[in-house]
Amino acid sequence: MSENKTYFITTAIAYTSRKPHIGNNYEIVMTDAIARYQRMKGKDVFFLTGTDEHGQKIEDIAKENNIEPQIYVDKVASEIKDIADMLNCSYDKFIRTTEPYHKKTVQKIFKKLFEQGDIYKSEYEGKYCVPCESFWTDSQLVDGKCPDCARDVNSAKEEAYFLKLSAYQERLEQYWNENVDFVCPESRRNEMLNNFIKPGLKDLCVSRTSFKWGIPVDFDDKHIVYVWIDALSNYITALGYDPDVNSFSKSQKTLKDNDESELLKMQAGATRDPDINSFSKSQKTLKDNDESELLKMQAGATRDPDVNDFSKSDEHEADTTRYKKYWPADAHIIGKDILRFHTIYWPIILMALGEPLPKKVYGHPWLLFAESKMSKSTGNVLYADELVEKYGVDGTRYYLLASMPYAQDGNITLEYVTEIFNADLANTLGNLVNRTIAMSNKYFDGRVGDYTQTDINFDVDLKNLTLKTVTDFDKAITDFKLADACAVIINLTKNCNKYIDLTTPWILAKNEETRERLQQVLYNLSESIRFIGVLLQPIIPQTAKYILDVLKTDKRTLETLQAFGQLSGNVGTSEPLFVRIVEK
RNA sequence: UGCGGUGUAGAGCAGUUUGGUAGCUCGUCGGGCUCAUAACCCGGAGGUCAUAGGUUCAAAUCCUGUCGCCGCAACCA
Repeated sequence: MSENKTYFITTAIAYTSRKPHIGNNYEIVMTDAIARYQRMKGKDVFFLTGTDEHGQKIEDIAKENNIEPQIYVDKVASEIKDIADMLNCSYDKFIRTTEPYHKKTVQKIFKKLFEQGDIYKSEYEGKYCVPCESFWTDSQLVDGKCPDCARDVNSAKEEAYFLKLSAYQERLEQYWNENVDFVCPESRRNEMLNNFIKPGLKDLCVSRTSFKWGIPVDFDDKHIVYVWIDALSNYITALGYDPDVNSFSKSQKTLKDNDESELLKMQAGATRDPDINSFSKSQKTLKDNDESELLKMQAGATRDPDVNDFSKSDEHEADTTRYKKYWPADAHIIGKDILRFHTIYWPIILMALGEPLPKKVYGHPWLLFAESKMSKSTGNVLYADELVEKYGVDGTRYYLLASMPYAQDGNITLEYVTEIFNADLANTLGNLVNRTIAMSNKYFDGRVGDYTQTDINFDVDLKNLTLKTVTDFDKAITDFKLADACAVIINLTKNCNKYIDLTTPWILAKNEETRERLQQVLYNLSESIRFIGVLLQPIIPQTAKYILDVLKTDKRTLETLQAFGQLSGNVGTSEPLFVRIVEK
C-alpha cells in the first residue's frame, strides 16, 4: 500500500441552469465513495467538484425571470452545493466558474494559447436561424429546418476563435495508444476512437459573440470564451494553476507515468482527517425552487456576500502550490455525454499549455427513470431530497452505488429503491447487526471476549470469506465498479446470516458446556461485522460509523483488516439500522 | 448510413475475453428455525440464452446473415 501519495479526483462541474435531479447527483456520490476509499488507503486525496455557470442558456433563463444572471446562478449553485452536502459528499473544494480567480486564469490561458498560435481567429460557418438567433450544425437540423422553430435556416458566418486540434492529432493518438486505460469503459473508448480520433480532428470553435454571459476574451472583448476552455479549465484553476508560472517547466512529451507528480509529492505530515465530513454535514431538506424565491431575488437585487460560502478551503488559490502537488488528476469522473470533451479537447488544451494529462477518465452511464431519460417536463424525474426524505442519506447513496451498472445505463423507480433498501439494507445488513448485537448482550452482557482460532469448517469458511472480501472490495472499487463493491459486502453479510443458522447460537446458549463455543461464534460474527463496517465507510458513512460505534471499536482502518481477530472489549446496544419500508 | 452497445426464468441482471452440465437478486410455492426488523436459513417450480444458418465431439459463449431496442456521429454547456 502506497503511503502519502496524492490522489486528485474530480466530478464534472454541474451546469447551473436548474436544480439537478438524482441522475445528475449520482456522479458526485460515486466520486465521493472513491475519494473516501482512497483516503482509507492512505492517499492524500483532493476531491474537487463545483458548478459551471456561464453560457447562453443561463443568460436566457435570467432574462426570462428578469434578474441578473449572477443572482440566478448564485441560487442554483447554492442548491447544487446543498445537495452535495446533504448526500454527505466529502469534497475538498467547490469551484464556481464565476469566481474571479477562475475567470482571470481562463483569460490568461486563452491569451497564452492565442499568443503561441494554438488559437487563431477565423470564421465560424454554419446554418443560422434568424428568428432564433442561433447557429445549428447539419446534424442538429430537423428535416433541414431549425430544430427550435422549424423555420428555414441560412448559411451564415460569424467571426470566431478556433483551437488547433489538428496540430495535436498525432500526440493525442500516441497518448491514447500508450495509455490503453486512459478512457473507460472500453466501449466508450472505442466509440471516441472510431468516431472522432481516427477520422481526424477538426479545429474547435472556442469563442462566441452571440451572448455576453461568460468570460470575455480580454484582448478582444466582443468575444466570450466558449464553454470548453472555460469549464474544463476548472480542474486546474481550482488548484491555483497559473500559466504565467512555470509549474511543470520541462517537456511533457512522455506523460505515460507519474514520475513528475512523484517528484512533487507532498512533504510528510499533511494528511487529511478522513472523518472530517462524515457526520457534520447538514441533513436539511432542500426547498423546491419556487417562483417566490426568484421574486424575492428580484426584489433584493443585491447579492448577499455571506451566502457565497462555497470554498471549504477558504483561501482562493493565490499560488500554485496545490497545483504542483496534485496535478495531474488521477481520475475525472464524468458523464458519458461529455467524454469527447474530456478525452480529446481537454488533453489537447493541456498539451498546448505544456501540462501533464489526467491519468484516467471514466464516462459513467446514465441513471434512467423507469427506462426513460429523466426530464422535468415529462415528470420522469426524481430529486435527491425526495429520496433522502424517504430512504435517508445512506439509503439513497446505497441505491445509487449498488444499482448502477458500470457501462450501461441504470434505472430508478421508487419501487426499485424500496426493493433494494429492504432486501440489502434492512433484511440482510440491518437484521444481521441487530440479531448479533442482541445475542451478545443477552448471553454475555456485551462482552465479545478474545478471538479463538478453530478448525471448525464454519469458522474457517467465514474467516476466509471475510478476508477475501477485503481484496475483492479493493479490486472492485479501484476499477470504479461500485456496484460490485457493494455486492461483495452484501455477499459477506448474507454468509454471516447463514453462519448463524449453521451454528445455532440459541441452542448453544442452553447448555453451560457449549458456552465457550457460543462465545466463539458470537466473536466471529462481531469481527466479521467489524470488517463490514470498515468497508462500508466509503459507501454509507453514517451507517458504517454507527455499526463501528455499536461495536465500540477504534479499529476502523484498512490496516485493521489485514488479520481476523482484532476486535475486543464490549459491544453496545443497537437500534435497527434501517426500518423496513412497507408500501401501502 | 458509420461506429459502439444490447436482446438470458414474471422483473432486474451476471455469464460471452480463455466454447464443456444455465447462474445471481427480487417475486412466487413448499419446508426449517426462533437469536433477530413478519426477518433469517434450506429446497422447488419457472429459461428452445432474439432469430436463421455455420464451425466443433461440444456454443449463451466463435463465425455469417436477419430482426428489435438504445447510445454516439464534432460544437445540443
